Amino acid sequence: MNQVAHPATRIGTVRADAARNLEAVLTTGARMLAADPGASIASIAAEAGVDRRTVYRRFASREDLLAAIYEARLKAVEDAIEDARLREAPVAVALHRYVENVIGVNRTWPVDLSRMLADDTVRARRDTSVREVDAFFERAVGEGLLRQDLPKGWASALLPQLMHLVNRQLPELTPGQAADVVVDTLLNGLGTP
Amino acid sequence: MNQVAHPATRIGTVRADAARNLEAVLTTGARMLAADPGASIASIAAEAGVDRRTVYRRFASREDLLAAIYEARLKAVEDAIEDARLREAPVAVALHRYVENVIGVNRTWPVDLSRMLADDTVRARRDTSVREVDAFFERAVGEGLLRQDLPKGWASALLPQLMHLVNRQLPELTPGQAADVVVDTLLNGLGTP
DNA sequence: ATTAAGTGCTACATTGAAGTGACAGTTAAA
DNA sequence: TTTAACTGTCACTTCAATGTAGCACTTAAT
Repeated sequence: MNQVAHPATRIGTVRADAARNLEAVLTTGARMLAADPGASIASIAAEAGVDRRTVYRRFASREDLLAAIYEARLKAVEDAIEDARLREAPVAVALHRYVENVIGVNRTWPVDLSRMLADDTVRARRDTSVREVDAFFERAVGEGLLRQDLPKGWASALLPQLMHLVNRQLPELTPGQAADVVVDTLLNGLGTP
Repeated sequence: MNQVAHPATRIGTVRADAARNLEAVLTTGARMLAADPGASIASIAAEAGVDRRTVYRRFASREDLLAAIYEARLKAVEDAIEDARLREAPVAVALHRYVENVIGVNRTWPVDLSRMLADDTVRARRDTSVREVDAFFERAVGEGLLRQDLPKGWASALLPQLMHLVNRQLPELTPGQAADVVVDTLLNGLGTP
């Protein structure tokens, strides 16, 4: 793992593409930080096939790299919400589409936002997304899709866990199939009818 | 937070009880490490009202402290399983009792075991508990409590998440009430019947 | 061919946490 | 009262990770 790179190895991979390197650092960083929040810049850089120094050329500090990763996830979630049309589409349709979208987001950006809530801008954007989903759940209750005798916040707390769990437990499923499992579990549970 | 302790402050709290200090370090450590796996020994000691040096007198290293905490959780889970009589009691009864017990365990020892699976002894004990619960789920399917068209490992992966979630989301519930919510969600989901 | 952008590599300073040692003071038990 | 068990405090050492500097090299664009 910490083996010294052969001098000739780098030739050919150098400057493959600056943009590709940037993306590799971000996605690899997201994956490694999700597995171990204390992962070092050096280990992330190595895993991304990039020198540690290169990371510091793009990001002023570790904090900056984390911010960029969280930003990427935040944006992806916002896109997922918008695409699902949570306010207009039929609740059953919107739910499935939202779940499928976020499952995809979780595969590329599995990082946990909760550790980044110190930043006010991040918190505000995150709260906006949360409110959007909460409003959708209210509509789902109103239209009879969800029970109304649920503890406050229970549904909106459970769903993210299910979406995270399905990626960890059933990674071989397509996002669509994974969404089937999540929605079925959310609505019907695992008990016999 | 890092304020210098007043000389007179320690008088009266010193040597209240060695055993109490030990327990405080363990439970406080469990709580803080669950919130932030990178929490320093110094911060844990401070939160537990104990000097950093005292921690090192009980535990040879940080690794040792973690091992003690994981050991405590492991033991508590094993007790929870035994108390629930997963092999003999009626499935519905055993499930509820197991859930209620583990919810209690999670409140005192919320640490995530998955980061400690390097140790072979820990892994073996943990696997034994997991197998016990898996066997129970098979029995539950056989007796018609759970559906049989579920993805492999889905139920046994979902239940721990639910038990963890209910503690984070509904901490004001008693363990019994929390177990009601978890079991109901597991079996029936959140959709209208 | 020349220039600009980007990268790898070696080396260095800084910082925070881990871990140890030694000493003084307190409390409970003898 | 004396002793043994703990604890707090100050003072280190060690180490890993962060963050910087400078140089040589490669590639794409002009």
